[in-house]
This record gives sequence, C-alpha cells and structure tokens, in this order.
Amino acid sequence: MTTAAEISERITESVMAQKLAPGARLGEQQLAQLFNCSRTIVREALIRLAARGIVTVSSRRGWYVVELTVNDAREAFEARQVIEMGLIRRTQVVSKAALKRLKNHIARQKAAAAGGDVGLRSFLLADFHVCLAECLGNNLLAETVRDMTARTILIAMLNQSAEEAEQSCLEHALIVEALEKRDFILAEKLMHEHIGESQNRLNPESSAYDPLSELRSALSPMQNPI
Amino acid sequence: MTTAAEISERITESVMAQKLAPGARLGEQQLAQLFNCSRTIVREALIRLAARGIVTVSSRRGWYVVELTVNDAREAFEARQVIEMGLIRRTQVVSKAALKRLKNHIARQKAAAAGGDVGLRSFLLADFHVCLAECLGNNLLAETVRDMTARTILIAMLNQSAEEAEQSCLEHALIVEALEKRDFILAEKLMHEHIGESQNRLNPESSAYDPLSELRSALSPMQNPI
DNA sequence: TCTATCAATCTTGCATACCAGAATTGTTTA
DNA sequence: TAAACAATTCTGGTATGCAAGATTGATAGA
Repeated sequence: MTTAAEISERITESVMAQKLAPGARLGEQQLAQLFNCSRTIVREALIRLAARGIVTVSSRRGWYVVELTVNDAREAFEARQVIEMGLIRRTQVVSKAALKRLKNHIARQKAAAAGGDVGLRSFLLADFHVCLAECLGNNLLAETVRDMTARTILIAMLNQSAEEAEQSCLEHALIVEALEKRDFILAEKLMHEHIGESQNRLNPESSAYDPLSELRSALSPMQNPI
Repeated sequence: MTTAAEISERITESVMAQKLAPGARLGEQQLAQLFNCSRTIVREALIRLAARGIVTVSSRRGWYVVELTVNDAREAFEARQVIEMGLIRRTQVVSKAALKRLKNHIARQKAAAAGGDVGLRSFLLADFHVCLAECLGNNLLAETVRDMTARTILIAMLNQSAEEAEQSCLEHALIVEALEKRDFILAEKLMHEHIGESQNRLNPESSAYDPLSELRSALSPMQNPI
C-alpha cells in the first residue's frame, strides 16, 4: 500500500537516477501491482507527473516517460540556465548553515562517484541543483529546478561516463567555493559553464528517437561468443 | 460534458481574471454539476492544478484556491523576477512576428483597460507575461511563468485599481518598445521595476494569512448606514 | 442557560466494475 | 505469397458506490 505522492516521488527519483529511460513504459496495472494499490492511486501519481512534464500519456495506449524533442531539450537547458544563474545573481549572502549543507551534499556526491552505485551518483549530481536552489532561499524555484533537471537528464541520459560525473562533482565544489567567498559573479559564471557543458555533451543523433534502440542493443552480437 | 484539461484551464483563467479569490471553495460535486461531468474528471483537473500550485486540498474537507503565506509570495515574486529578467537577458533578437504579436497583445490590454471588464483586464495584464516568455522562445518557461503569475495574483488580488492597471499596461508597452530597439539592458531593468512595483504594492497585513479576512470585510460596518 | 455529547449530513478518498479504443495476431482470400 | 480482414487481448477512460473523516446542528444534562 503506497500513496500517490510516494509513487510520483519514486518515479521522479528513478528518472534522476537514470533508472528510467525516456520512452519507458509505465503501465497503470503494473505500477498498481508493484506498489500494491489500486489503479486510481497510480493514476493520480501519473497525472501529477504529467503536469510536471515528466511523463506523458498516449490515449488508450499507455503512460511513458517523456521523450524530448531537440527543441524541448534546448528549452529545458535554457530554463535551468535562467533560473539557476538568476538565483545566484540575486544572492547577497549564503548562510553558514546553507554552506554546510551544500558541502555535505558534495561530500556525498564524491562518495557516490567513488562507489559503484551509478544510480545514486546520477541522482545526487542532479539533486545538488535542487539543494542549491533551496539553499538560496527559494523552494518554489527549487521544485521547478527539480522538474527541469529531470528533463535534461532524460535527454542527456546515454552520455554520462564516470569521468564526466567526477568532473561535474568538481564543478559543483567550485561553485560552492565561490559562493562561500561571496564571489557571486564567479559562481554565476561557473554555473553557466557547468550547465552549458552538459548541454554541449549532447550527441545530436543520440537525442533522435530510435524506436528500435532497445531491441538493437539487446540483439547486438556478443563480443565473446561461447 | 467537459474534459479535465478544459476545467483546469477555466479555473486558471478565472484566477488570473481575479474571479476566484484565494481560499475560494472548489467542491468536486459542484464543479461536476457545473461542467456536466463526473467527479472523476473534476478530480483529475484539481490534481493537475494542485501540482501547479494553484489549488490545495484539505483532507476530506475540500479543495480550495491556494492562500499564500508571506514567504510563498516572496518566492513567487522572486521566481518571476529571475525567470522573466533572465529570459530578456539572454535574448539577442526578437523576431518581427513576435514583436507584432506583443504589440497586438498590448492593444488588447489597452482596450480592456478602457472597457469595463475588470476580469478581462486582469487576465490580459497577467497573460502578457506568458505571451512575452513565449515570444522570447521558451514555452517551457512560459508555462512556469503562467503558474507563478497566477500565484502572485492570488496574493496581490485585493489591491489592483483601475489606475494601477493602466500604469501596468503602460509599463508593458515600454518593455516591448525597449525590446524592439534591441535595448535588452533597458528591457530587463524595466521588467525588474515592473514586477518589483506590483510586489511593493502589497499591503503587508493583507498578505498575512487571516482566516477571518472574508468575514471581517463582509461584516465591516457600512459607511453610509440607512 | 450553558456545555458537552451525539447524530445527521456533507465532503473527499479509494477501489472496483465496466466501457471503448488500439494493437496485435491469426486467418482467410485473392 | 502477400495483403486484407477479423477476432482477441491489452490498455487506459470514466462512472459509481461505499467508506471514513470533518463539520454542523440538535439534544440532554448540569
């Protein structure tokens, strides 16, 4: 037995952890079984996620994790730039407590980068941006950042290596460092570059929709046949 | 017979038109009757609006148009500043078509300001900001702006006079003018002031939550008793 | 007369049953 | 052999019924 809020949270987290790929099917019946509740509850969760731009429904076909067009992706990255840079720009002081929280978050990111849990690593790297927005004093924008970040993950999905993750983590640390020094100009610039880089990593063709991709990889010839 | 999308749109528009005050009751049954559909559909619409921060539900008591706390209001105004100023800041050129659309929108605002329809006037003044975001090329942020603008209206609600409306309309025109001249620095500054002013108009005590406010104003003594 | 308890009523919460459309698969026919 | 068609199955869409909490009004006792 699970609530709609829990289900939608779980799905959002899974997207942020790259455990749910764009186009992944989210059957009402299956989710109801998985979470041991009725379709009504699942439906409520999915409707909420649809309003947040995380999933879409195709009439009488099913619910799916969104697949962004190239333009959608551009807008999502732009939105993040605008919001996250803007928040930093207006900042005049970051409280001790907030800095502590941010540093702690980065420590967890580092640990995850070192450890083997790719899902946790991906989630934390994304969650940092939400955490930052909260620390800059705007929970409303923090929620918005969560949704937009999830969207950018859904397009950047297939292109994140371990090295890139470590690099991201490093950049996060630099941003917090700049905030601590109250060099908000620098912090904003670093954030600009940080988000820009992940956008630039996008492989144009990887974002194109390939209905056969799943089958393709599943049926690809093995490298070491018996 | 109405769809959930239509119902949620109608409610959003009514909020933007100041036809639905903060704290207004939205009974499922009543809406179902009004829109000639089942509670299921109404519920879907309300769940969507809740995800967008326009309404809230109090368990087994009912659905209500949100009543923002002082901090909520601050965040909503800050969010609008960040997003709308940020969008202008990144703009390098505004297409002819977009400028035309904006000017046309302002013409409608003027007409509404001259005419007597307070609802339409209020809606258009708010909708301008959504329109601007679309014209600046980001539909994702435009949707976000819509929600945040609705929220700021819900707090600013009781304080908008006809003169202020005309003033707003004028400021909108100045912003578009600056955009046309490609003076984006000025446009951003104007937007900053424009949003800041509507925030400053807030009467601190009117924004504090007062469960008796409705009763209080309804039962206030008349100035000209018979 | 005031207060406390109880009952009636109203409202949402949730599960379920049924319906309709879409997709797929198997069959038939040219 | 291939194309068209038909039936089945799977999916979400919607309405409804009942349960449970909250509120309000009534009643009885102090």
